[in-house]
Amino acid sequence: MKLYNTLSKTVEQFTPINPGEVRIYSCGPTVYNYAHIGNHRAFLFADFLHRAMRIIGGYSVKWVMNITDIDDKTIRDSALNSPEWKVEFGKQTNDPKENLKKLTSFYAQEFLQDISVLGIKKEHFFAMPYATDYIPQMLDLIENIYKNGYAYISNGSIYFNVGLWVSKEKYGKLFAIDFDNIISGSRIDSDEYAKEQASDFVLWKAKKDDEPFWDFTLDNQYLPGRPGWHIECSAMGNHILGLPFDIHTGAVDLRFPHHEDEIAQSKAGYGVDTSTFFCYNEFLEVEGKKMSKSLGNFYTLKDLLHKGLDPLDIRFSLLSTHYASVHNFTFFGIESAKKARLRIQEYIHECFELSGNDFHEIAIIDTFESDLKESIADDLHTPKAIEIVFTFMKSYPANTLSNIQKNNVLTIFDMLNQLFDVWKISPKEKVELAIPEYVLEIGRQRWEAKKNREFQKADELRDVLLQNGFTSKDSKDGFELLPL
RNA sequence: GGUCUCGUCGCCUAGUGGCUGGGCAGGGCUCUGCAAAAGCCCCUACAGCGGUUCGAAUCCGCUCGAGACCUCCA
Repeated sequence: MKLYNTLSKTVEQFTPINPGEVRIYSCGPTVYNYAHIGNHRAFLFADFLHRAMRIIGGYSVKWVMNITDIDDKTIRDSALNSPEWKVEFGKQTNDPKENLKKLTSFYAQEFLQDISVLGIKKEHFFAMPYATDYIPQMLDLIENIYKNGYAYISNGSIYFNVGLWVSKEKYGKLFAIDFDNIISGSRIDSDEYAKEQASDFVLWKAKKDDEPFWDFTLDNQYLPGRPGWHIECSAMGNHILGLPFDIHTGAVDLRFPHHEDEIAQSKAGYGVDTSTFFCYNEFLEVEGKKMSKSLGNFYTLKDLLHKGLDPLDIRFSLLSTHYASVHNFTFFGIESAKKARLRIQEYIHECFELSGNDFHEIAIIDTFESDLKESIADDLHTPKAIEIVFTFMKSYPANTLSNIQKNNVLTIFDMLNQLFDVWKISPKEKVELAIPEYVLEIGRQRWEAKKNREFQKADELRDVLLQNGFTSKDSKDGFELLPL
C-alpha cells in the first residue's frame, strides 16, 4: 500500500509499526447537530481507507473514531433556554452536564444511524470513544505537559506554551505556519480560532457560569473546567491505540491547528509522536459552490434521503472522486453514479448466469484483478479502479466468458465490493411483484391485440397500463410488466 | 487586500513528457408496428499566449478565469 503522507508531503510506501496490524485513528464528529454530507465524506474516506488496509493490504485493522461530546458548541447549544434545544432531546434540567448529555447523545445516535445507512459498519470499529468518558486520561496528559514545563496556568485555564515549544521542537509539521504572525503570549481560549495563527492554545478551560465542568487540581490549584478540543484526541488515541499509531485521518481543515496541536501535546506530555501517517480528505462542494446555509445547498444525509436519493448512490458518487480532490456534489452527478453503479450490478448478475462459453484466456482475469488491486494500493485511486472495471466489462461482456471465468470474475467483484460495498454479489432476484390480476389481464389483452396486429388497440391498452403504474417490456416471445 | 489550490470533450472524473482514459448526457444503428429495454457504434478535449523539448494536457513564464482559506464549518 502506498499513501500520501502529509508529514512528508509525498506518497510513501506504507509499513505498519506492528507487523501485520494497522492502527487508524479518525477524528469523528462533534455531536452538536446533524452531520452534513461534507462531514460524511470524511467518514467515508476513513471507512474506505480501513477497508483497503484489510482487503488490499491484508492487515488486521484497529480503527478508532472518536465522538466529541464536549466543546464550545455542544455547551452553547445545550445551555439552558438555548434556541437550539429540541423537544427530542428531552426536558432541560438545571444540571448543565445532564443537558449536555441529552443533546450529544441524541446527535450521536443520529450520527451512528447516518453512517450505518452509508455503509459504514459498526463491527468494523475497534472503538468509538466519547470524549467525556476519557476526562481522567486527559487530565493525566495535561499534568504531564505541565510537569514538563510546556503548560502554564492563567485565570483558571491551562495553556500550552507554543513559543517555548517552537524553540525545542518543530511546530508546523503538517501546515506551513507563518511564525512572523506569532504574537508572543497571545492565547486562544476558544475551540475556534484563526487557522494560520500560532498561538498558545488552551488545554483546559476554566469553568464559566452554568457550564458543565469537571474537578481538577493541578499544582495545588483547584481548576474546575473542561478539556480543550485538541487534548481529547491525544488522550483517547494514546489510551485506546497507544502512541504512535499508524494513520491519523480527518478532513483537510484539521491539519491546523487541531492535529498540529495534537502532535505538540502528545510529544510534550507523553514524549512520543502521534502517528506515522497523517491523511486528509479534501472538502466537498455542492453544484460547484461551497456548502453553506445561506446558499441553500447545505445538506444533511436526511435531506438527501428525503429527496429520494439512494444512499448507495451517494456512497458510490463520493468514492468516484479521489479523496484528496475536491468533490463536486451534484444531483446530476448522483444520477450519473446511479447509472454507472447499476451497469456494474447488471454485469455481476449476468456473471451468475451460466453460458458454457470458453473463449478468453484466464490471464485477462488475473490482469483485471492485479490492475484493480494496484489502483487501490496506489493511494486509494478509486476513480482509476472504476475505470478499470468499465474497461474490463466493455472488453469482456459477461456472455463471452466461460463459467470458470465468470466465477473468477465474481470473486474479484466480491473483493471489490468489500471496499465499495454498493453492489449485491448474488444472482438477480426474481422479483415476483404483486401485480394485480386485472393489470395482468390488461397486459395479456394488449399482447393478444399486438399479435393480431391491432396496434391501435394495443397502444390504448398500453396507456391503461401506464395509468395503473406499469409499463410493458416486449420481446419476441412475450412481455414483461414492470412498475414505473 | 493577504495566503493557497485549480482550470481536461455539453457535465463529472482519471491522467506529471510520447501510445485518441472512464462514466453520464447527446447522436446513429440493430431489434421493434411504434415504444420501452438491451446491445453495438460515434462524439478525439486538455483556458489563452509565449518558452523548454525531437515531442507537452503533462515542465517553465505571463495573462485570463474559477474556487478555497484568512470568521464557524469535515
